[in-house]
Amino acid sequence: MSDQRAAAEARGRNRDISDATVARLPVYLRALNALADAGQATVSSDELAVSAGVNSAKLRKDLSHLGSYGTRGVGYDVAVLVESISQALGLTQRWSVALIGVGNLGHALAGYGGFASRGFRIAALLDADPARVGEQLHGMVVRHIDELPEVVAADGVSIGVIATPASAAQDVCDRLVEVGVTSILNFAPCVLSVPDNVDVRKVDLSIELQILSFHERRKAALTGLPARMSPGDAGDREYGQAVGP
Amino acid sequence: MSDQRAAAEARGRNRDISDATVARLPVYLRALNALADAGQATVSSDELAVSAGVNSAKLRKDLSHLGSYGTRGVGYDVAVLVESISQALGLTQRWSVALIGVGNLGHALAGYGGFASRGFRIAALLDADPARVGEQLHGMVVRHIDELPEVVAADGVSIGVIATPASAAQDVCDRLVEVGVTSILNFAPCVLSVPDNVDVRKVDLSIELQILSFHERRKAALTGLPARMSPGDAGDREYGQAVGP
DNA sequence: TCGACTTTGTGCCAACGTTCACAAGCGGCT
DNA sequence: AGCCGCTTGTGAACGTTGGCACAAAGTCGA
Repeated sequence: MSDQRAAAEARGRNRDISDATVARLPVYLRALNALADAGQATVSSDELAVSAGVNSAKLRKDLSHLGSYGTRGVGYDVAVLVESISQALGLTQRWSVALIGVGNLGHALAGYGGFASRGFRIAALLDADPARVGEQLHGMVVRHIDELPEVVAADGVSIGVIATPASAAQDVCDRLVEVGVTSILNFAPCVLSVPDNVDVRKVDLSIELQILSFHERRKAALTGLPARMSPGDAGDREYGQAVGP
Repeated sequence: MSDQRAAAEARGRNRDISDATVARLPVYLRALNALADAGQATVSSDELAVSAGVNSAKLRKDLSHLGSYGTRGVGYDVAVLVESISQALGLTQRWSVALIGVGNLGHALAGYGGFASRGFRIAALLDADPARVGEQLHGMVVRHIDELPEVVAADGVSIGVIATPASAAQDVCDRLVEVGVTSILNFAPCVLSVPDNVDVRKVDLSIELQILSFHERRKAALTGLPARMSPGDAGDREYGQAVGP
């Protein structure tokens, strides 16, 4: 059997892993790496489940989808499991990422160490603002968004990170799709429309806070008197929202 | 009926709104604000659903939980709906937020305009590093984490944002819980353990990329030849992960 | 070798979320 | 006033996810 066939078959197994499971695998992986660093060779589903903050039956079911088997009566081999999850997530190869928008958030993302350590390489920083082009940032030079096709072709970029204002996000997204990028991580507070073959994941800071606000309000209601809310506060402020970050 | 009774009743209605619905309400709200800015007075569930990127039946069911009724044959009044969702999410009051950790990401969050525009006020910036304390940042002075109790008491902080390295996150989290903060937004790549009455939401940038990586890999498998992956790449890199951002 | 103990893998079911499809209700037109 | 077309609100079907509980399968000690 050729390497290529073997690789294709291993990938084929991934097709029946549910989204919910996929979202948890990186959490397991992080916990496993911590265990490996601590020198632990094997781990039970119960122990790992506690580290990852999930139910142990769910954990076992998730892992069973990988085809990576544990040993009954013993548990899972930490190294084998790390390898297995990394394989499933595609972390055994390096991915090149293009980051578009080097404003406030873009700066922070460019310097975020958690990317490189997991096999994601920021191949380019891009921005539409000519004043920003040429700027040096974490050892990289900011290039103009118009150079996107060359950048993507040269570095084999398949993931784009959008950290622009919402007003520019759809245009940037279209350009990314145009040049063949099929995975997009969107930090702009807006809905992106893309073809079916393109995956978009959204990270929206203000939505997270609004969700917390909902629960906070609910808790205040339960304890009787609304905490930290003066009665006149309700209903007398305007609801205007800026469209960009 | 007193104002307080009315408020309590309105809040009481929130208890049977599912998490999935709550997570979508901010998206609807954003779309509605855009419509309001464009001068549109009413909107149909179909139109709003397209703007928000969801199924229209789901949208209607979500809105029905609010008790805010549309008009059959016409649609929803944009202003009424904005008011209704804002009320449900607790956005009619201002929330004070404490941001802990003014590193790379903390800087970006401190300057993020999307918070203030939705009623979230950053009441304080805190850090454990004495070298950072005193630093001026977006018009605020960074204070030491030990001042947390005073800050929370003085400003009525009920939401904490953790933007520290993972190694410090649990300790910071414990301190927040200690002084009565009951909602936490965690950017550190780790699992936090908190009492039942505390809500935690997690934003993990590298997990998002790993999920994209999974799907990217799957797509590459479907198209036959794995794109942008040299055969020798698989399996010959180490899986070490830095624990902090 | 055998039995006791531990832990995995999974069948089953309940809870939850999504989508379809349509009756009920409302405005506008004649 | 009465009819027509449009849109909401929701009952019911469907698919997905989560969790219990237990048989299967392994280790370890005697």
